[in-house]
Amino acid sequence: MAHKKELQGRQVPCQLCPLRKQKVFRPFTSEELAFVMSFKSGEVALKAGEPLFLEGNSCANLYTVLSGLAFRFKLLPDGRRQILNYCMPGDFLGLQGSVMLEMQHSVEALSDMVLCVFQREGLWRLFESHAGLSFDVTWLAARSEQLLDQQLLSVGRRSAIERCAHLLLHLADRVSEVGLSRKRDTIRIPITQQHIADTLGLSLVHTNRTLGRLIRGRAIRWREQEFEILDRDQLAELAGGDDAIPGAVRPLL
Amino acid sequence: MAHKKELQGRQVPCQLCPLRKQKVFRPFTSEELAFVMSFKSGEVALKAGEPLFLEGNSCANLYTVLSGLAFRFKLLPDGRRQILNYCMPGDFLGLQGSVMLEMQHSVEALSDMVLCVFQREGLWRLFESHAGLSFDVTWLAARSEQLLDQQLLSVGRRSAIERCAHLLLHLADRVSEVGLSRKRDTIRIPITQQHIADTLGLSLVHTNRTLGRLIRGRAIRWREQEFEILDRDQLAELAGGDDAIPGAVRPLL
DNA sequence: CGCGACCTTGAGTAGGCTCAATGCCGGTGG
DNA sequence: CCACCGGCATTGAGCCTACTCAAGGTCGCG
Repeated sequence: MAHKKELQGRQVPCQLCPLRKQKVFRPFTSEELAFVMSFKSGEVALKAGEPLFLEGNSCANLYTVLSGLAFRFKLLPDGRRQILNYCMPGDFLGLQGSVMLEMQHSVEALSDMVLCVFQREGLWRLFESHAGLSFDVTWLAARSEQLLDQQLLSVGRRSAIERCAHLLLHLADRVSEVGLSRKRDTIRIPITQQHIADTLGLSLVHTNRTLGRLIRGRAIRWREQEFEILDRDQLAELAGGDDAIPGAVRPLL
Repeated sequence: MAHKKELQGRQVPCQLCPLRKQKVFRPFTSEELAFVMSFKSGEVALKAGEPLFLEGNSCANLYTVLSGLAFRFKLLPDGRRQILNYCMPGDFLGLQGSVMLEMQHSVEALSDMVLCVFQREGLWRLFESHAGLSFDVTWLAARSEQLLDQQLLSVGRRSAIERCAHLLLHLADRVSEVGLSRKRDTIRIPITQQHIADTLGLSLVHTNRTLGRLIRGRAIRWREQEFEILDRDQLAELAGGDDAIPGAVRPLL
């Protein structure tokens, strides 16, 4: 792939992976770490805007996000786009492709990013030899299903302003979970209003006006491609409760 | 639970499970069957309209649908409802509850139904002793994520008539996969227009009018709580292509 | 016979869409 | 150094899809 820069070999030994220091990730035994090491086949670097994989392709790899952001989306034949979710450091990608015949969605980098690469065959070895890690993989799948459930509820049943409030809270929570913002509510992610619109099933113009309402209501601040949450309570009120899932200690492959 | 009728012991030995005869389900080895037998702790019968579990509760059980239909949904505090998906024979339910702290969604029977019950602890035994079955569980989770992706695309980016067309096709395909309809396109499921509306993020009235358009266009027929697909091509055209996922041979726990 | 569940239809409204134009900023090439 | 261009945010105007409120019809059941 011309656009993907393959970095040679293992760059970061898993034991030293900076992500593992974060308290959201459950500690691994050294035996588990050794296996993950052997499972990992290298790293990839991606520039903002580049695709990691595309709908319809088969994808032999699995990935863990080391740094940077991406989003997962689907397109309709005429080009309408629905963003399904955002991928943050620690997220495990490509399970669908390794388990099914072909990818049913695409993933594109939102910022420059680095990912760990695993071979599909390794996944089978993982299941054969490490019950705990297998369980972790399933756990991650179940969790991402929960997030999709929430998103579907939002898009199906919330009004525009409720959707915006809910999404912004959700993003702020996820970002701060993995330590990407020093203050919990100052979010610095390279997201455009078009992304928000495509996430929420709204038009760009209407998204802009709706964010405008939140800005004028002093609930958030928006300055080119990043935002800040000023009034968390107001947003939670609008969103109809804060549905962040607690007990968020999770595995990191 | 007053409303749930617990049937004693194992009613149907897994080897004789009528579902296994269907060609959509991958054949199990007798060793696997024996394990599933030992994993299964009994059956439950549910009457139409009864809940299987509710959001916020913890749920120690896993279920496989033996017969009947159900749907999975979430509610907003003010009562707005979003249906997330439909559960059909062979579907595996409750993974989220077994793997996370508590249920983030509810499930309600659409018709009378019978389900196999498994204990949450058994799942751990399964992962420890049967790599193949563990992989199957993950496979099922990945597949239901794909279905959610499709649904989210629909609700977020399709117009009312496109959503209806897509959903009806999808339901018809799933139902005929598990042999619930003799002709592929005559669907007999006890679904109301309110369910359709809540699945698609539309109001009841608008759903009714939209279905009316499809009926007048001779694409479908609707007679109280069941429907028939008359013109599959027209629906596929409206839906923007048939996105049924091929290679649908799947495991059955 | 009355009631409840579901489907249908009408009328008026509004939330969200499209089209279109403008402003801002950063990068790039002449 | 400046002109131009592309990406993003913003705003106005008009329209239409989908919503709400409301009423009526059918059917099955106690």
